[in-house]
Amino acid sequence: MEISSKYSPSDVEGKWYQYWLDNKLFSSKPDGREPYTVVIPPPNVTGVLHMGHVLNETIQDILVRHARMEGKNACWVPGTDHASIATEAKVVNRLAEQGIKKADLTREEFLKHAWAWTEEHGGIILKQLRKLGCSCDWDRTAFTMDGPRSESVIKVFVDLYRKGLIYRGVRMVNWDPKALTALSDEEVIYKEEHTKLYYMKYYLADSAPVSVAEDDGNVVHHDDRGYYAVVATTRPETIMGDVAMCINPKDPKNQWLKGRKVIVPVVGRVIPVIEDEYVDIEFGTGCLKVTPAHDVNDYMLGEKYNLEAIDIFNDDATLSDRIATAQQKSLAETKVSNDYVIGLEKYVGMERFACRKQIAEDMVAAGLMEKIEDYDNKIGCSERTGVPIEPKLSMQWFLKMQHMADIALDPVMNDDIQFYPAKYKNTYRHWLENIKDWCISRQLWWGHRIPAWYLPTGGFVVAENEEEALTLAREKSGNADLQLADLRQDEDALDTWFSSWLWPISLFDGIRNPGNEEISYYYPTADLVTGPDIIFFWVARMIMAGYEYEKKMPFRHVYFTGIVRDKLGRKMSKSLGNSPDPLDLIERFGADGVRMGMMLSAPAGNDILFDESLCEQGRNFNNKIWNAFRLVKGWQVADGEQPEAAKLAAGWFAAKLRLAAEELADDFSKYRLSEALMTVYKLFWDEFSSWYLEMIKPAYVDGKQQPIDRATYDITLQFFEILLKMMHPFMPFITEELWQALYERQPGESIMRAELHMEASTGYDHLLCAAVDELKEIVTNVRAVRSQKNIAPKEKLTLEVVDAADLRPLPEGGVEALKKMANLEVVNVVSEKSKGSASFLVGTAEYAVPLGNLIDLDAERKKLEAELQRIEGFLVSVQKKLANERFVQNAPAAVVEMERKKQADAEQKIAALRESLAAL
RNA sequence: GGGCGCUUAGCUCAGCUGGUUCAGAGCGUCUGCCUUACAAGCAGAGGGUCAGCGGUUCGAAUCCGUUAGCGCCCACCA
Repeated sequence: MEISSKYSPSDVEGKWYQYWLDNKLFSSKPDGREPYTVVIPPPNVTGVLHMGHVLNETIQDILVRHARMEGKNACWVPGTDHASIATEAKVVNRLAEQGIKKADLTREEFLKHAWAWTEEHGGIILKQLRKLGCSCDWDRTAFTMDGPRSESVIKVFVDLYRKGLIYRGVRMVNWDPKALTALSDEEVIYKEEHTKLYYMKYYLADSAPVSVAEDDGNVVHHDDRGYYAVVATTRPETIMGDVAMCINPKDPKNQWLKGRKVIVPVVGRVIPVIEDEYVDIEFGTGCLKVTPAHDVNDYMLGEKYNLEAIDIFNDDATLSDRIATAQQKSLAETKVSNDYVIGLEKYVGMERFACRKQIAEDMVAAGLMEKIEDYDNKIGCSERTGVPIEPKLSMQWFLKMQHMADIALDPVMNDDIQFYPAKYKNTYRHWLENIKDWCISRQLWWGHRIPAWYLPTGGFVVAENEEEALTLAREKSGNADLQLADLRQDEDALDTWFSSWLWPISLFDGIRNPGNEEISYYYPTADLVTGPDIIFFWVARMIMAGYEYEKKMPFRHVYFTGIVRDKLGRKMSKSLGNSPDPLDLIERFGADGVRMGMMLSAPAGNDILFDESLCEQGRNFNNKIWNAFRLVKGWQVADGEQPEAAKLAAGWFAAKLRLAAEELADDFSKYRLSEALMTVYKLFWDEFSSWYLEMIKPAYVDGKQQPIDRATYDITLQFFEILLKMMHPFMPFITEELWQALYERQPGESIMRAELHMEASTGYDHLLCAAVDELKEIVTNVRAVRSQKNIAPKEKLTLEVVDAADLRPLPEGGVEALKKMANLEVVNVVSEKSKGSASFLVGTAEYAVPLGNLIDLDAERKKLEAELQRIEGFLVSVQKKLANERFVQNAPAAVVEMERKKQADAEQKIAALRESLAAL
């Protein structure tokens, strides 16, 4: 049957994936073998596969398949994340398209929509992972909001609360005015922006004299309305919440303001000037406006000096009507001239940035603005919605982090848990050493609802379920008649990461059933593969939870991948449209080709510049493997003597295989997967296809291909099988396809379960290896002669081996191999090479190809002279080194010996070259 | 503002504990080939002042210092 010369991935990939599923080859159960566990970083349940996933999941699959072939009980657990804020936003958007407002729905109604959406879009990404070839144990598929996981989350919340590690309180938090929820510090990203710095006039509130001596350093501002201080701010709208002005007591510029009162412009509120060394004397004018409700530092000052906090915003960051009320109240208390005041009613309901613009204009018009400058500022924005966050005082739940940091730092620093690359240890340590409490409550519905119930009489109880809550509430209130209906459960949900941090434990039910068989067997997991962008969100917190609940690390190694960028170095993103669709790539290049393309340039921790041409290279490699297989399986086999050349080739390739296997093991142990792939790539393409197969390939006689001898055929199939096994983790589909076709296989057998131990029979012979490498070099030289002289490959040549005293005889079969590979008529050993031949050196031995009248004497001479000059130069440098007494004395004996050998070799080569030149 | 990392061929990167002809690999480029496994291929070739400067050393791509450029992380200068 004719087999196509082109490999067609789409014909085989689906077939083998189904075969693997049908035969339960991905599934794992605890047994006596060493476990190898990987938990997938759960993608968003409603997400779709992008290039970042392709990178990440390919790496995991390579590691898992490799471990499985090492005979370990490999278990890769898949699952998805409910992605609280992201999913809720998507559902809200979809409802909006249908004209439904979230505010008009009850919690239950909304959740019904959210679950519908989850069922509709959920799991798509898991289906896509199958196309990639991922060998996950699908029976274990989990979801962060499924039953067991949810129960685990609640259990942990209650436990931590009872340990006193979770508390509830009013704090300044990061408020996302678009998502209408609090965020953790980690969810705030800072963006550089060009903004303005506004210098505003705060007039003295009284007419008491300002006494300032000349040259005492005071900087006093004065105009026809009176004396004033200047305050610089990037957020003029927040003056509506000003309750004090603060100066540094050591600031010579502002001594005159001590103990005075000033008028907040526009607002008309009279506020005190307080003193605190927090204020930077160098910044702006050294006068700081204090707005405790809208700035973290001002909040701290407010607490310290017992200042009122006036919240000027609604939750969506429009201006609240409180600003007007506060203004009326303060104006009633203190009579302030209308010169300084504008009614704040006009700003009520305005969006914050519109208000900023408006109020700045109004101040300029009213002469209350000293000046406006351009200013570059960093603005904290919501990681999810992108809008600038608003520091906001609110009641939230927090997890105390100091204890968590204490248990999580050492294991990483002393390498119980190893990071690849190790540089992230620093990042990790820095974060833990400066850790702050984790705000875990979100004003969202999609997520795990906080298990706290409020009593009608005030106070609350924390419980695993309603029954327990009721019991506790009755105890707490002393009211035995209390009913569930009297209790009100907290409306908030938990941060998504509060469930993901349990992932390696909750997947094996270690929270609900501590010490069960699964958790005891599979935990700690082996490797975690993830991006460095979630080192704090997820990696660090899993380590905390791991030590808190299992007293052990959750994983032994963390492999941090880079970011996938396009070839111009831009991050792949939807908005740029520079991200290819992985499924489309798989369609065009095959999953194996895409996996390989991804891995070809993916060193751990470095960003990878992805280019489709890499997938093309992967596809081409698949095709190469395919064709090598076609060649080998196309041979007729006959009993007969094994040619010496084939015997030589087999001995040599066995040695190469052994070397490559060692290299591969080393690469894997260091997580250098790109290097490992390159190792097998070169092994298969260069050594096996270009050299080994060419050396053993039976010749054509009279247009008829000769059969191959049994011994060579058998060993070649063995080599092929080992090669397939080495390549399988990277390219699972084609290797399975060919492995199945290589020999008769039993139903249910798979390369997946074939162990990658090097057969004991493959010997390892250094001398043989070196001898063949030398043969290869001779062949290359002859081919170069051909190429330079434009001699057709079909034309047979003669090779002369110029006899020399130390010339080592060619190995058994060497001559035969040379003749075949270089297409030689004959190999002669001569004492002097023929006139008119092209010569070259391999090692210190000289070879010549007689060319008759084809030889270009001038060119030949030039070539030899150039070579001679190079070696002479080299000799000089070696001699210089050896003449240096300090070198000979200080360098290790072996190094000196090496130099002596170099010298001797060079001298010998020079002699040979001189002879050749003379002969011309 | 603090910390970390990077700079090696046209591109993407290896190069470990300083020492082998150590200056490498893959891709791309150039030249010649449809040679009965493969043109998604075969054979051959060219290509680098290891970012600059200084130091340590018998010896530096490798260690130290410094300058420049780039990148990342952290931070409450309004």
